[in-house]
Amino acid sequence: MDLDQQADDPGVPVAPGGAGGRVTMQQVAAEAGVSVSTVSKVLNGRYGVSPATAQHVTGVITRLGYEASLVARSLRNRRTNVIGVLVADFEPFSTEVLKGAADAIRDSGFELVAYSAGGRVDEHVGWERRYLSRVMGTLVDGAVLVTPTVTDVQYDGPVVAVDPHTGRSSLPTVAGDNLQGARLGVDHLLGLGHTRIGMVTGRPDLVSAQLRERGYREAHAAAGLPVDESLLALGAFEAEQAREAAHRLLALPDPPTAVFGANDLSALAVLEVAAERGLDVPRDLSVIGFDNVPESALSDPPLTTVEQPIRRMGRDAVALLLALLDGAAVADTQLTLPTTLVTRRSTAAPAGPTSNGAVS
Amino acid sequence: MDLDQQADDPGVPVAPGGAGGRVTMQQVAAEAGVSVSTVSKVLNGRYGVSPATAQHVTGVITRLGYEASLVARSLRNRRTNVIGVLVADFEPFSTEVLKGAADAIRDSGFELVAYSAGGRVDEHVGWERRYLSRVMGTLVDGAVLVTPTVTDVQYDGPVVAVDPHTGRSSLPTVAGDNLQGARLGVDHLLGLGHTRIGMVTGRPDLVSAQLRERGYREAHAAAGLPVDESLLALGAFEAEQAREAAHRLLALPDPPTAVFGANDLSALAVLEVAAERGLDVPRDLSVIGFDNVPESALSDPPLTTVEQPIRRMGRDAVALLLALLDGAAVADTQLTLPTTLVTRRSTAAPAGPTSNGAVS
DNA sequence: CTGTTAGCGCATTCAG
DNA sequence: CTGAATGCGCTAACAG
Repeated sequence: MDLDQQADDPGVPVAPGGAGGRVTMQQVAAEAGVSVSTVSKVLNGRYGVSPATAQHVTGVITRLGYEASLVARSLRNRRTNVIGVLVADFEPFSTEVLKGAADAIRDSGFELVAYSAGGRVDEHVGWERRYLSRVMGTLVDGAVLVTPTVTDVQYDGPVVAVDPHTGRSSLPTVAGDNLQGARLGVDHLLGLGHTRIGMVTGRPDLVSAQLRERGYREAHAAAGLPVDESLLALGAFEAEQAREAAHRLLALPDPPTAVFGANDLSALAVLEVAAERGLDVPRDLSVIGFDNVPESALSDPPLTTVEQPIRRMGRDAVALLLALLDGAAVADTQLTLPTTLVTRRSTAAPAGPTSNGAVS
Repeated sequence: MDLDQQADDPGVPVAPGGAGGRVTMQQVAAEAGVSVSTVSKVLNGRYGVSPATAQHVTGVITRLGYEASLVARSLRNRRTNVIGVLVADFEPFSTEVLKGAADAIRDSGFELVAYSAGGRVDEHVGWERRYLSRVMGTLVDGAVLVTPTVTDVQYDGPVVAVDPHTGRSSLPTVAGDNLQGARLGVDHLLGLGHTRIGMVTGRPDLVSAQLRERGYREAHAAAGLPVDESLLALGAFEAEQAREAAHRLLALPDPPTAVFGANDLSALAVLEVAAERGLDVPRDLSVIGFDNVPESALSDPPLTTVEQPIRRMGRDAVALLLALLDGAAVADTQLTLPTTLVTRRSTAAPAGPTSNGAVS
């Protein structure tokens, strides 16, 4: 029930009958019999307050459980001591970054705010710029952008991008080595003896996806193997599209014996589709992903994947941001973190003679 | 959907002279040659603006890439359309809740802000109340408290607690069934034939921990087995203490053949310690946890554990909160979600001659 | 239709 | 040492 539908009386504080609720500095001041500015001074430890009143006010503050509104304070101050992590949605990747950010923020004196408009991103491309405008300058001192798709945003404040999907970012950036990672993954498959390796590709407009596909091609070239273009299917980093792509690949007259998913989401979709089609992984089909999101270990079988040090990426991004806030000249840093292969149970050597009829 | 790289993209702002930074409404007004209130009206679609100026102002807004400051708007308005998730730290549990919250918030028109002071919580008990004061009323319309340790916080605003660690909360609450879950876990061990089952207990002041211990005891009682008090060691939901507890347990003259960790963190610690002591899990020792955080599948061997539907807890909490905001009379809802056993590879029948060949 | 005025809660001058 | 005034960016009354 919303009781305070009445107009706020500027002079009279909200009736304290209801216990709790948002206590304002006004109320503290009134209760303590001093002015708001005095309360403010006490709160911020400014000089110019007698020990007696200071102690009295402190007492009232704790008694009322008063805490300054982050918002009001942010609006007034230039510095807020809050760092923002801006994400399109809270999913496995971004939350992993968040954990890393939390690692880096600990004992830094900063607080962390993660902000998301609730996944309604596809509607508005350029969420990153809008989010930045909303929170930068007020609320947060600096921000980490997680997987932004538009990085030509020239923002003058301290902003760091993590795993930006587009290239030529003018922002300081922390990313995994996509090219090297894809090579690692496909080389693993090649090394196992696979020669017909399919790929569920990512969003064609994203540089990260392009690099992973390039790694796939380079690995083939290095092995002296031609790339069969019919073995590439668009998954677009998207569950449903990845599933369709997997179906297309596995329905081929001469289907691949292994599939490289452009990310774990895609690879997990391949795993599902393989199960639906009665294929045993890894006996009939090897599957490998990219990211090593925690969820990838939960699949059946657990997914072999290329790990990006996501958590560390978050940690490094915040560290970079803190340096930036500290005035360090690291504005054009482009960190590329190495990727590694995590071998679990979704990959194995191809069964039987190379192109022998598979069970369908 | 994101193929709109068409010709003139009104979404791309042109940075004004001073490089794009925080653009204020003042600047938009000046640039458009109108007053701030007119800009405000246009922005909020209020009536009373001629189509001509409205369009002009809209043009300037998009050209400058202006977006209203969340903070300033929050301060002015009673309603912000933002929901807060307040956490002590971003760790596996809270981030899982966050994913669930994001699920529930999608297409609700609300935005999500997750707030953490950076894990420096142990210093100040009662972070939940302080966080609430900081953000409620301004910045967020309602809040979800994740694993609060103090719930006697009588807050008059819409607040929902997830997995509160203390009992009798006056807040609407969503939690897993700790007692039933513990029974499930220990019964599993009992069923396997274990008779000396150790427990690394949680923080004694937390009801969730107390319930899990009670479940342990009840399971023993139901099986007609006495509880050996020397087999209980305090882990306090804390990595280092859990490790020490594990060492103590495993160094016993007659060590347990299985250990129940009060949460996954504790169980994972037991796994580590067992490895250090040269014990093979599950041959020499069975280990079971509680929570089923994603990380529990990554251990070696993957951890058998009692799952709480964490993500769903986040989803339900936000749904509850939205109902509350909508004026629904659900203020005293106490949701208890069922727990389930997730059998992975850290548990097996005891090796010894004790109760060989026990079939259940 | 438009601009002016008055705060939201707080921190900081600057008078008293 | 203290309190009244000012304004952060914005919205909602009310004048013009």
